[in-house]
Amino acid sequence: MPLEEHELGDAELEVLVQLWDGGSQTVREVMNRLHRRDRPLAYTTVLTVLTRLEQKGFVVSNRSGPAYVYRARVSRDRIARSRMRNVISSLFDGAAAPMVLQLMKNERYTRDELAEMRRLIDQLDS
Amino acid sequence: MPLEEHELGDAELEVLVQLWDGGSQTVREVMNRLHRRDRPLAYTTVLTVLTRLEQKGFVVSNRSGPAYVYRARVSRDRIARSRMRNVISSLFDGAAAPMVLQLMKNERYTRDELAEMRRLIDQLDS
DNA sequence: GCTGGTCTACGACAAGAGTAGTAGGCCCCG
DNA sequence: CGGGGCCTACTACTCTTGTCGTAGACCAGC
Repeated sequence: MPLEEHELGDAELEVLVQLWDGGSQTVREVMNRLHRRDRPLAYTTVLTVLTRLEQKGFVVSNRSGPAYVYRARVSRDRIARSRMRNVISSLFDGAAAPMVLQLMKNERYTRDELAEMRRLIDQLDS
Repeated sequence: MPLEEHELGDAELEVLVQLWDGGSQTVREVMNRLHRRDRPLAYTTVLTVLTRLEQKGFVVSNRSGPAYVYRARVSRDRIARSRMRNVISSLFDGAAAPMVLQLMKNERYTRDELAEMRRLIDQLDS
């Protein structure tokens, strides 16, 4: 986890996502993934972002062969949770339920997804 | 709605929240509300933030009496939705359901809240 | 009519984040 | 052995955002 209270910028998060999705990678591999996702960034830009992520404690690197390999040090769930909490506290007065409700109303779900939610609710209810 | 694709910073959102919660207000009133919420900001800071919010199209002002009165021009729901979508697309691959599920797992809910969710799900299911 | 308080307009400044160029080291291939 | 690539370290520049200070206009009361 990040030692200090550092924030993640949008570009930083995008890079982090590549590490979650593709596992440990070198700068070049991350860059290639981003290119494939229509996000062309210069090699050095990716390097800079990864360096900053490491300074902030979100990733670690270790030299292996010719280049450093970077690995995420925080889980996607953790970041997701913190982002959601942020929305809850800034826009829903700290109450999670209203956010869930609005989220259910605003977006579309398949029957299966609804069924899964129902199942989870039943489980939480006991 | 914001004409261009402008973003809202944290401080800007906090100010906007005061307008949603307290209705149209002058700079001083917004400042006072923030002070009461343990968020002491200089008068001119609040003024600056409101000015920027107006430039971005999130609020409008009209002179009434000695000072300008500011009014929110976007709804809280709209901003909330956009924030949630942002989390969905950056962290949940664009799928809302997983976010709902994680949100249900991560936070705690009262029986009543769970019941309300169930009701909404039933309604969405038809 | 001067003084004090209030209001807005501007200017400022630091920090953070996005993006990238350059320099210098290392290694492999021809 | 010399050239071309690839890698990292630095430096840099711009924008946005958070936070204020100062200056000048206005008004109300002493």
